[in-house]
Amino acid sequence: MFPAGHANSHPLIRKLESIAPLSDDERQAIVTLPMTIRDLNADQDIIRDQDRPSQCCLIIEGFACRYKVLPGGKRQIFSFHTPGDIPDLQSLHLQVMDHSLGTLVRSKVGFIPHETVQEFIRAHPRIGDIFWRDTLIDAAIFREWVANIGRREAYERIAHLFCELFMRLRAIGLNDGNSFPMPITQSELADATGLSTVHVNRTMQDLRASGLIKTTKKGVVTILDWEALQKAAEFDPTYLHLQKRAA
Amino acid sequence: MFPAGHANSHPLIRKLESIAPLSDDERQAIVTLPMTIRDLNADQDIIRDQDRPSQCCLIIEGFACRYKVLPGGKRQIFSFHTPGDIPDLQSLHLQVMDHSLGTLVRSKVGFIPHETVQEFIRAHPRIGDIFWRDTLIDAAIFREWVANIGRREAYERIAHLFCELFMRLRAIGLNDGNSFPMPITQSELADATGLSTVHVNRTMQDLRASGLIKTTKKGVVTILDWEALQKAAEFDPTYLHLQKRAA
DNA sequence: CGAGGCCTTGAACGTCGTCAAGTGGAGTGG
DNA sequence: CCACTCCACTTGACGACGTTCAAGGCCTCG
Repeated sequence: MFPAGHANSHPLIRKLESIAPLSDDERQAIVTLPMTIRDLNADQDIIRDQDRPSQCCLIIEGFACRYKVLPGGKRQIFSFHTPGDIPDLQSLHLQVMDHSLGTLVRSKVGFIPHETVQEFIRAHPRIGDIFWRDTLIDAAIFREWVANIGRREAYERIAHLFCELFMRLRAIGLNDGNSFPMPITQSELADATGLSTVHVNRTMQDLRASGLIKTTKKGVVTILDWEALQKAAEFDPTYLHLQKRAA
Repeated sequence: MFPAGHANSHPLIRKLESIAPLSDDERQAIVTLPMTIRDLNADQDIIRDQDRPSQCCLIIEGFACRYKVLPGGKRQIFSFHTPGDIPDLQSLHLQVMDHSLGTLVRSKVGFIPHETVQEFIRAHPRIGDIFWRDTLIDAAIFREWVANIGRREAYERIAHLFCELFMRLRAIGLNDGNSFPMPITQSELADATGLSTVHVNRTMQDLRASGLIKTTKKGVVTILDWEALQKAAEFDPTYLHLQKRAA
């Protein structure tokens, strides 16, 4: 889809450096972190609600999301995850999963036993802190989603999600100028924003008609007017707590 | 309002023991943790969006909430906090506040410098892990709120919030049978559930008419039919990750 | 060429928001 | 002790944003 980008950099390094600086030593440790790599198809569950995982998973390539299916059958997506993310880091400290994790597209995923992660943190306490920091940023993103779904209308709500994805993908170098990969169906978008598929469809048409974004067939979104999109979404990136990038 | 309950126990101890066991040693350390205690009136900000706090705050008595006011003037409440909570623990690792924290009623709050907390964690690494665990549970609660606001209707949504508050207050011993203090106005409830005040009002009337709950003037809620309330709310307490209480 | 996703469209309906007004209790001050 | 004010709660009417149901079009892939 997009060039894997800057091939000689480990996705976890790119991710962590987007939220905190790393030393050469720490980068070296990350590269040699042992993991079992697996290729997964689209729409496959990595972990399920109620599981008690004994390992963490690192997204190496692809896209994943956390979600839950409510008793009534409705689905809510909580977050989207990109290369470098460890979406189930929480399982280190919370035994039982309270939601599921699944792929959105064909993805490459690395599995690391909890024990290995614990040792790694003990050996590199600063990275342990960055892991904690990362889960805190996750929480900040959940809060922003609460506000987004609770207090913004469909148009602004979807615009906001686009802003967030763009900023996050750019932070790890997966953008291509103002374009970025977004292999997310409108039905998934609906489950993420608390809307119906039909309404997402109509709202996306509005966004396109306003000249804010453009979408191509293969799940690539281009932002045509970043200023206007941010304004429409009331987007303030503070909550992403991204590292200021060196000029 | 309610008896401070089991007076000889530190609120932080009660809280932490509701999510993980503590050793005598650790309990002792918590009791001697130095902090500056202050009494705050209702509706006072403890920390504000964009602040860069240098201390953490522990709720000792009272109720607080995290919230954000959106540019358009709408408000979203993200969580409610009760005695024993350290709602801004995240500020240890995230410099800038992306939301505010304020009291709901007259409260007693303890302030602890970041440096003191860091030392404390270094001296008692297991408590450091419990702190991390606590912030992960916060995140789980945010996720549940996303699902609640995104995929449940007003009736179930408010019922769910009642279930959550009851379980959490009971876990720290602040319930009185099926009654618990809930000094939250309907307007605050609206900001927490993404509804309008008017609609919260009508929905509460429905909940009362269905015989699920009862409210008394002074902010006390009584659950009349716990089974039915849970069912109406699709409430599953897994996400609170509470410690099983010894029989 | 057929099947299955995904996107799109139209129409009817419903939950919920907005506006506007009114009630009732708690605290204040004369 | 009685206005008076303030705030939380309540009610009614109306309209809007978004859902549901149902159907059709398009592209991809086997």
